[in-house]
Amino acid sequence: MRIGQLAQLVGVETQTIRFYEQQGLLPPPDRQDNGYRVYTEKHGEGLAFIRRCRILGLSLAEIHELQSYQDDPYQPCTAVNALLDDHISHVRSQITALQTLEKQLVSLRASCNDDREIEACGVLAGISEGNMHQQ
Amino acid sequence: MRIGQLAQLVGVETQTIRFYEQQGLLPPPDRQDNGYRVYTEKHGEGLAFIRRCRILGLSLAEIHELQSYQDDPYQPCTAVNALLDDHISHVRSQITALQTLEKQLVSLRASCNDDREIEACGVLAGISEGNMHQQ
DNA sequence: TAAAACTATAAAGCTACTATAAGGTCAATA
DNA sequence: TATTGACCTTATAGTAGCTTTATAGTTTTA
Repeated sequence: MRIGQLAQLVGVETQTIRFYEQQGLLPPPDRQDNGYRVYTEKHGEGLAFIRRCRILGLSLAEIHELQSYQDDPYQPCTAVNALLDDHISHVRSQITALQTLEKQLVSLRASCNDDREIEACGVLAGISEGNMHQQ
Repeated sequence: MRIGQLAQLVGVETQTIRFYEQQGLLPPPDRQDNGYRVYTEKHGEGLAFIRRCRILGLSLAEIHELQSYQDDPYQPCTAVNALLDDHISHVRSQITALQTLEKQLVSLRASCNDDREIEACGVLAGISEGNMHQQ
């Protein structure tokens, strides 16, 4: 399988595949005589794994960590679970931060309407005065 | 006021101030004979405005837009309100995306415990098999 | 006087790609 | 056969919003 086929199979751009190889997330494949990369099903599985991790919001460094665990199949998987727990708490703190932010934005927005001039704009005044009373 | 004092006043690093100047968000201040930047209170207010916008999650481009409105005080402020409305809906969609993600992560985490070996790890299996059933 | 603390510029690094440039390879067509 | 088009190669730059590093000049302090 050449790079374009693999890309289409997994739904990624070819540059992304080369990028993952360069970052050490995908093993360098064999090459044809003309230098073209030749991929196997294994590569397809590896690439799909990476993409699913990315969809779950894991960083490339975290994916690299998971891969290193996979290379050691008889170790306990506590580290994998810990990595996921960390990621979950990270996502949760992002959510609460954004919810706080949303409240601030909505209250700021409520301080103005469209019938004013810039000079009297409640939104701009609110930002300028800095009454954002955050924690 | 020199750059270090301004930085301490607003709670930013000096490089950040130079960066904002370079990006056209802060007007270039006067210079001493030795080349040192000299700031006024106006600069302090401008910098504080930028920081509050950043805390509200606005991009530098959006801040630039707000500044251009401020330079035109007798225009109606509909554009300001529209910018904020856009930003609010952006934040909201981020929140719902993260909430969906959290559910996926929690259910993935529930598929494993710490008493297994990597080989039997429910988390890794879950990612590999790709049963992430997202829309 | 010499070190510490401050300032200056320019350039690279960070994340996870995406885009662009310049070129080599291959199969099919005119 | 020449050439077109689709594919492949590498290398480099761009994205956002800074942060870090390098190198050097200036001011303050001990």
